[in-house]
Amino acid sequence: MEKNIQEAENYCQQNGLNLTPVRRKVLEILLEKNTAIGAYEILDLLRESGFKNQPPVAYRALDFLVQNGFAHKIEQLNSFIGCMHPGKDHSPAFMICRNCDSVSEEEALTRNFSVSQIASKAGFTVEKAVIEARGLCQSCSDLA
Amino acid sequence: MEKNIQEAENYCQQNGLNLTPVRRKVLEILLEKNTAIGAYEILDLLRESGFKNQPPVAYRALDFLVQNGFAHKIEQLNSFIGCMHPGKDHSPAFMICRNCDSVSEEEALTRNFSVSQIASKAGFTVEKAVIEARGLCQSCSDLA
DNA sequence: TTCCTCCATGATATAACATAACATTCGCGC
DNA sequence: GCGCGAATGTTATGTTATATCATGGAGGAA
Repeated sequence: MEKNIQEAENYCQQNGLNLTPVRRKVLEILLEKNTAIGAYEILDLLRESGFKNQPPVAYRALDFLVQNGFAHKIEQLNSFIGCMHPGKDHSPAFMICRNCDSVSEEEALTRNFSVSQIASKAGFTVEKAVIEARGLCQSCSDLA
Repeated sequence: MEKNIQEAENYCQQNGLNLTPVRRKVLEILLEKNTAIGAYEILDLLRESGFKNQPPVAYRALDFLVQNGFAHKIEQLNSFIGCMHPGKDHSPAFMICRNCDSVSEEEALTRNFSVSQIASKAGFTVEKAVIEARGLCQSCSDLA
């Protein structure tokens, strides 16, 4: 975990990114809990550590972390989780347990995988899958 | 579209479900727009048609529709879209265009598919994919 | 140095999304 | 008629997220 922070710091140095105190603290928070947590819970923890606690503080830090691959947003929970392999180009698939709220990040290879395959590899029983891609549709691509 | 409403009505009859006026109206709204719309926009449209317009009105109808496969929630947009093949057991994948906001529902077969395959079939260029499964993790299954 | 610019943060306010909780109505079987 | 359950009405509030403008601080150019 301390190791992850170190890696993040190195990665930022090498890429001209600024891992400021708030951003670093939010990353620590995310990695300590290893489950998904909401922005306002993060805000509380920030306050406990002496940071300012207005919503934008948390959201800005989270934006930075998500943007740069240090965290992911779990859309179904409106919450955030630290990334297990930052920097690397990857397409994550999350397994969210409805019973214990644990969230595990699996790698969804780009080609020929299925959610159920990923899940069964992780011993996870899927009840509902959300698959949403963002990008450009045919006609908007044509216009470009 | 009128056809879809008919089908919904039949399906409800056969399955002991109650497609009440509000629920029906919300389904109509969803099918007319064929893009994702938010609960509060639906609420406005309901008011225009003489329905009550407190939030619970829309959310309850949406719950019913989602629950019974007549609509889906698009998590990334906090909005809702009518389902193109209600009743049938299916696992949808949504392609959301960042330019024109169109949302298309594709079928994600349960086995051996990939988001990029589905996307390219639909002429869609994926920039970011969200894959989230809800269910039971290994240890919670073991306890059961 | 002085000034400018860029980036990050501080601070206030409000928007957007969603649900809790309790009251009321209505159809249906007894 | 009475009780019950399902749906709706109503009020209030909780939760998540962003817009906007002000402030501060590091680094470069004149």
